[in-house]
Amino acid sequence: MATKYQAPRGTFDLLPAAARSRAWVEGAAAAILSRAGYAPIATPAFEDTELFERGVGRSTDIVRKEMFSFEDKGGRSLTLRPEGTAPICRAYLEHGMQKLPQPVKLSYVGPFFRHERPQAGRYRQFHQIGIEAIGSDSPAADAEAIALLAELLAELRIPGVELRLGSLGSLEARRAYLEDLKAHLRAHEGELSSEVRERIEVNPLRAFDADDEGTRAAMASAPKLVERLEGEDADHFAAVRAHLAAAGVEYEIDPTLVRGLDYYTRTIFSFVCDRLGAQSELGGGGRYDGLIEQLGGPPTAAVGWAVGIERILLALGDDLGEEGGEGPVFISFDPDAAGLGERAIALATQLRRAGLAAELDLAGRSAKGQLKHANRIGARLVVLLFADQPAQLRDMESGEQRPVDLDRIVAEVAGGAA
RNA sequence: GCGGCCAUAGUUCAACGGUAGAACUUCGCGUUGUGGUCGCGACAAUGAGGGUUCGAUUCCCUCUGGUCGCCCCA
Repeated sequence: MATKYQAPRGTFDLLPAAARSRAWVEGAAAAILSRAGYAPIATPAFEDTELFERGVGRSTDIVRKEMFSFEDKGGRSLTLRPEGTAPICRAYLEHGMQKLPQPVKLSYVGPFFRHERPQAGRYRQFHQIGIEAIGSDSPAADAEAIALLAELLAELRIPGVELRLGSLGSLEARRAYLEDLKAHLRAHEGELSSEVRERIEVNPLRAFDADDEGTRAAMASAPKLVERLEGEDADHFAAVRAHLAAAGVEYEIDPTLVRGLDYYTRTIFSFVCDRLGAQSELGGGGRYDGLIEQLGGPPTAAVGWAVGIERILLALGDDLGEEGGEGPVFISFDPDAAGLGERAIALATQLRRAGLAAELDLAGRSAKGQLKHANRIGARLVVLLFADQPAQLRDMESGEQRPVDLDRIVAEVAGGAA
């Protein structure tokens, strides 16, 4: 703690044990997503600030107060990406992906940045796994995306997960609804909490999330979007639900579900978990049929989601699927004998080329210290090199030891026992 | 961004306002190239800066960081 430098607020070092858990989560995701045809994509860690202002929405908390923005030497305003969808849509347009067979199915994993007050499960640099299916308005695309996230969370055996589903309708329907909702809020202004009152114009949907009694009472009689869906929006939502049922995904309709980003239309969903402390969402997403157009592209329907890796790990707690793996072969040598250190590294290299885990002393330890170290790192076998005697192969579990022919070392060691 | 709680070796914990201790880890030793158990030894800390006091790990303030709740969301 006496160190002068610390990882910046809200960031953390990924130490080996945690890195292993993370690799396991990412590996599970990669397998599931690639089987469904989602190909990996990576975009820069920062983008034009305007991409997020236009894409995410100026009225959102993310854009209003959570972005890490800075100016480069040319005077351009850049921002560390707070989310992944707008950048991928930008890449979709920039690389003319509308000429590819649609929908273009992409997956990503990487760091994102939001200037928030850190808490368990909430960081300033956090990591997400996500997918986007761009170029289809089919309800099957919504259902597939949701089913894949459900599949991932199930595969990781995360306890206490629930899926909340809702629909915002089309942009037009939503706009009309928002006017009605604002009217309702204004009519009940006296009962609302000050925060909600202040946000009537900015983000009236937020009022559904409020905790205070006055607001809740006022919201009980408020018009609800899912109940007003009509025409194609209603048909689309019904079809998504039918597809989800067919895929065996369980969910609960949440008429008050809202999302913090402005680009969502129609289907929205959220996977929540009761093990996240002050946080509740593991991951979520929805359809964003207007975003690409908003960014200057042709009208393009799309759907996607993101899930927080730290949230997954938090929900999993200590119940991680740890794997032991086989211990390495350790090459020990008499540190006082000339040339043995070189032979040891040559031997280790040879074993590694043969695909075997092999280590040797890098700390100038005594012969005794080397054995001790071999034991500590869980070595399964130790090769002992001497200046004037044949090499020995020691089985660390049984303690048995016998001379070994170094010309046949790979075969001897690959066999397992000494 | 708002409120509460917290901050001592690498880690987990001690110490009435009066000499900062321990356990685990790491490194070394227990002689004659050989691990685990055991014994001995060494390294190693009051997050930073102010204030009160003869004296502050302990009380007060600011900052930094963590954490819980709010907010927000992944």
